[in-house]
Amino acid sequence: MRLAQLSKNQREVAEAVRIVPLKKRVSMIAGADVARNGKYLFGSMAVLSFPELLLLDESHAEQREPIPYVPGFLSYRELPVLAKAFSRLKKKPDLILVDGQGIAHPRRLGLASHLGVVLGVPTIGCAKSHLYGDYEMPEDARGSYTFLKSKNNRIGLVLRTRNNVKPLFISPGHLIDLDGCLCILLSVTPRYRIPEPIRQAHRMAGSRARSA
DNA sequence: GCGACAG
DNA sequence: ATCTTGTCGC
Repeated sequence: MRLAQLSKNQREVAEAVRIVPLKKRVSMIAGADVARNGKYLFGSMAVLSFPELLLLDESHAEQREPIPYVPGFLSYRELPVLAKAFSRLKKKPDLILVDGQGIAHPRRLGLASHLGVVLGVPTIGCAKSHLYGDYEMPEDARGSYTFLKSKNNRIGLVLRTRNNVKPLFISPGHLIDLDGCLCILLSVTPRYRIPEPIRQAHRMAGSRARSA
């Protein structure tokens, strides 16, 4: 599979991405993450109540890695195992927090956006580092943020979730907008740098990958 | 040609 | 992503 072909596919799928205000009231938020062990990928989803953040459900899946990691094409590697994990959830979340970018992507189709379109569920991309877009570093205090921009458009946020700790790169995935992301993020990040739903999914995927 | 480059 | 103990700071 050539990257030029995948790029074309990304541009097509990206046309289905909808950046609009959240519709439903949110009562369940899932975190999604993938861990690796050799040639296998382990995907986990943790569903937490909102705003209480208590674990309500979890699901897991594993599969051989489709393609190696290539910056800009992460979804073709991690989306399959996450979609499989999602199908195994008993409780379907109102929103999914994904470890990666949303529309803050060269072709507006980061993992969170791609997963959102495929599942038809609202998603937010929560990346630990920068991939795409221009920005200024936000102040050091938790809650401080600046905008991620592309051609004079605001495509995401660079948000400090803890004092004096590297900021997160947040961008809408699908069926949500910037205000929605901002409204949700700090509430799901009460103690650590990483949003609680993603932290839990990260630990689940990691432990399963290690014991395989 | 050079630098940047989610996980 | 992953390899990994102690250590600095609130």
